[in-house]
Amino acid sequence: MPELPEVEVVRRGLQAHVAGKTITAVLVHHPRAVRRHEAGPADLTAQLVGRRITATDRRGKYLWLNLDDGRADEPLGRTAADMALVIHLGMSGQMLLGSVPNTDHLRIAATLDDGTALSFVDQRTFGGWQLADLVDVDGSRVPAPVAHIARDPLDPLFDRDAVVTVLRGKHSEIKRQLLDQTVVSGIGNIYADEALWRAKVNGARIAAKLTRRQLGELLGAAAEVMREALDQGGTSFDSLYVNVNGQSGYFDRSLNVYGREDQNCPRCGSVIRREKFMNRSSFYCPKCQPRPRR
DNA sequence: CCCCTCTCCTGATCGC
DNA sequence: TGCGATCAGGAGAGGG
Repeated sequence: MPELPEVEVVRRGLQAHVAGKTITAVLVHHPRAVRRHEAGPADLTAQLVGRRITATDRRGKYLWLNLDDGRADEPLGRTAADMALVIHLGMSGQMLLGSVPNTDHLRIAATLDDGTALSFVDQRTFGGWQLADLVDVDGSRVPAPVAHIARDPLDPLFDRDAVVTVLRGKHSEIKRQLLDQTVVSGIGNIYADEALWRAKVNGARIAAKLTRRQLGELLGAAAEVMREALDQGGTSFDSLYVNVNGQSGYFDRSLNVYGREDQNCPRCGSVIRREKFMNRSSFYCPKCQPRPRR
């Protein structure tokens, strides 16, 4: 379940191993993995081959590789990176370096000019690659498909007070808003529950009915839990989420409520509950995070 | 515009 | 042993 910390771990791995290299071959094994590239698999392949990866970037759960035209006589980074390969991992996507032993879920295979193999593996095929133009949005250059995605809490330009103001106007449950990537990005079901627990807020409460202070603390908790997860290499419950070398993170050992139904709250000892919410599970402490009156 | 529900997908697991 | 139901959930389409 890659959320911001897991995607950032992957981005760092790609930055270290593929930046500066040129794409020499791309093979699309499953068309669904490139369905968001409207011009189709052949166009994606034709446009990628020969391009050089100048840098890696990320916003929320979106990851992208900036590309130039691959002209070797121009210094890296000097040519305008006018296009980007946008990568979304969806539920189960993996960006792996090297050959892939089990090819069952290999969706896209790329080769770089130093012989490095770059594989996109995705069991549930919610993720995918697409090539896009870069656009200027609010002082940052992002791929067009990412233009509507809000800044994430680890973005140096993240404006917590501005997001609090947005949330104060939302007559909707706060957890729903934490998961809305156009309000604040990078937060998925796991970190939403963890942030709500840290801030002692029940996810069913109406966002507009929380105080500015509560909302500010909640966003602070989200940033804190994701930064801690990043420091531990991300969260993983199974082998689906891995870094570019196929290894899992350790943050699942540090989760306080997510997945801990019927266990004790680490803070007050109450029994953690699980409820259906938005066709998903929500975990919370009934004492630390009392439900709102209906 | 705002808010919310549904849908896409595959593999693990459970009950019968 | 098999088989259908359920669960996991990011994000966008579409409905009210």
